[in-house]
Amino acid sequence: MFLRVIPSVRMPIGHAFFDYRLNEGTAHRGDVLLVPFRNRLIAALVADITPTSELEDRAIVLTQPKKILKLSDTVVDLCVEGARECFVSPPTMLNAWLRHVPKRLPDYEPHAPAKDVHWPKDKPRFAKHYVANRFIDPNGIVPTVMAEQANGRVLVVTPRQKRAEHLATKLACTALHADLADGAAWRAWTAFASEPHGVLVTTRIGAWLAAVADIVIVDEPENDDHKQDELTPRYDARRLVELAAQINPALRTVSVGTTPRLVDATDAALTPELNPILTTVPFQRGQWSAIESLTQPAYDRLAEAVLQNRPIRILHAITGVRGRLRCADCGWTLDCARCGSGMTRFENQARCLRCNFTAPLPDTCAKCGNAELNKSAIGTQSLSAVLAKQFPGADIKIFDLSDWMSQSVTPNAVFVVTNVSHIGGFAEDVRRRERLIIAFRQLAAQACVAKCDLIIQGPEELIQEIPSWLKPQGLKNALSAELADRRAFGFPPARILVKLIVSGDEEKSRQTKTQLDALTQNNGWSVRGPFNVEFRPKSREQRWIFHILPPNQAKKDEIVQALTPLAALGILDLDPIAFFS
DNA sequence: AGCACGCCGACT
DNA sequence: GTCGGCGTGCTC
Repeated sequence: MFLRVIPSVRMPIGHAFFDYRLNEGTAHRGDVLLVPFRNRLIAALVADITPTSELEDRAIVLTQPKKILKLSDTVVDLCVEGARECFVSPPTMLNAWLRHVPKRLPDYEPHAPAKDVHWPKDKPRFAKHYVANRFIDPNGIVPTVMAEQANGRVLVVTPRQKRAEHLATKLACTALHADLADGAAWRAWTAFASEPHGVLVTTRIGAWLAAVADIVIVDEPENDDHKQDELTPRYDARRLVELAAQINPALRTVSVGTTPRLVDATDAALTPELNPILTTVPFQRGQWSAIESLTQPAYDRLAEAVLQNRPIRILHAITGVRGRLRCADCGWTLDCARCGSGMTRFENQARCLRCNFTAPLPDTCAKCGNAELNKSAIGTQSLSAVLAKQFPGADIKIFDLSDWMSQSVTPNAVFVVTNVSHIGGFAEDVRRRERLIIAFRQLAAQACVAKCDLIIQGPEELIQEIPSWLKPQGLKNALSAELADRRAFGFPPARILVKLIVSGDEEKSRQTKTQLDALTQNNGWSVRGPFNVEFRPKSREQRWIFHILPPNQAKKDEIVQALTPLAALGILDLDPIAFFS
């Protein structure tokens, strides 16, 4: 008999299964074996067992192949289906999942028993919990895991490494993420797959383990973090979980979030009202204090907090000493020699925050020779120094956006946001508003839990609107308006949009355009682009983005089928989260 | 003869 | 996608 396997190896799309003749020994669908492939032994997932093979003459004979894992049918199906939607070959998908198989395997025999789990009848198969605190609210992750442990294997999928570590500590279980050493990672997930009960917290790299789990809890990040952008296969962790649930009808999923996705704008009615202690301060003439970037009302609250010995936290989205190096006289700015974007001033150097290139600080303006290059917004470093001088000994910390991502809010702090319009990030695309809403709600949710005073500064129009985002109806209005906007401009999630990334020069982009036009003529499909990807390091090849728009009524399946031949042109992304870069 | 390089096709 | 085989052409 023959084993039809998916080898764990990177391979172009179009290849899927390889046949081996099983001479001696047994194997089952879902087993992972070591098989000879080229001149090496590699892991391979048994996808089928057949009496005959079309490639009989080429099939290598296996005698008692070494079995290293016993996984489930669902793993096989998820691998094939996931690969299809990501426009990669199943071997490439499997290789991304298994990563490196350790040379010395653990001495226990990993075994994912086929279980006939019937989920509790009093619980829905797909639950969504909207909560202020995604960890500890009664419907949050920790209580949900505690309640579900008895029902089988519980997989928690969470966006960031730090979060995974933190959650794993709280739950007294293991965290799986990319920084775990190969051996440790292998032990972590095989141990999870081997026991009928247990909890594993994972970042997106372990999302495929939904195929061996009984309950998956998705920590909804409410931004793009479940999706990687640079690597292939570029899969969305949430989509893998969804697929696994389609394939395995015994799988239950629980999503825990604070803000609904745009497509679920009506769910806003189910969100809890967030009631932080909130003071809003619009930017107005004559309102500024002696400290750059702080209004007088905010400054007064800080001074008061210092007297009360309260911790002070400031979210200021501009990194470094100054946001830019800009000449006070002529407006010249120092631009990155490698990628062309403006450079940020740090203590002893200038650094490009886009490509991380550094340069020495210039003494004078390259254009007019003036020595004052400080005509731009103050950065966290100098703001920090100014405040330390003003309030010596006070507990003051300043965060930029990336600091804030990895911090939890200090209890009882007075928390100031210097400009709320910056907290969603600086990406200039259609997602700006959505990201701002999400970021503001996260901050408000954290402030509720930590009993902080929030002081939010910003442009007047925005300042008037933001409190409404904390209430179900206001949030629903904001998300619905955002969705309507996307509909008007033909952007996701209102419309399916597929991204194609092509590397090469302008000539290559023109050729690709011609090919795409030929394929999309008169059949309801359309193409936008090419859009040049700006700010690439000079050492790297140019990239071009195409937007491919299927007809409105097209089904996902038809779309995948129609696009598969295009996979040869570049990297296809079915669910892009960033539309241009 | 020995070796570096690049292209092409197979991988079961 | 990646590796190895093979042809080419240069050097000792």
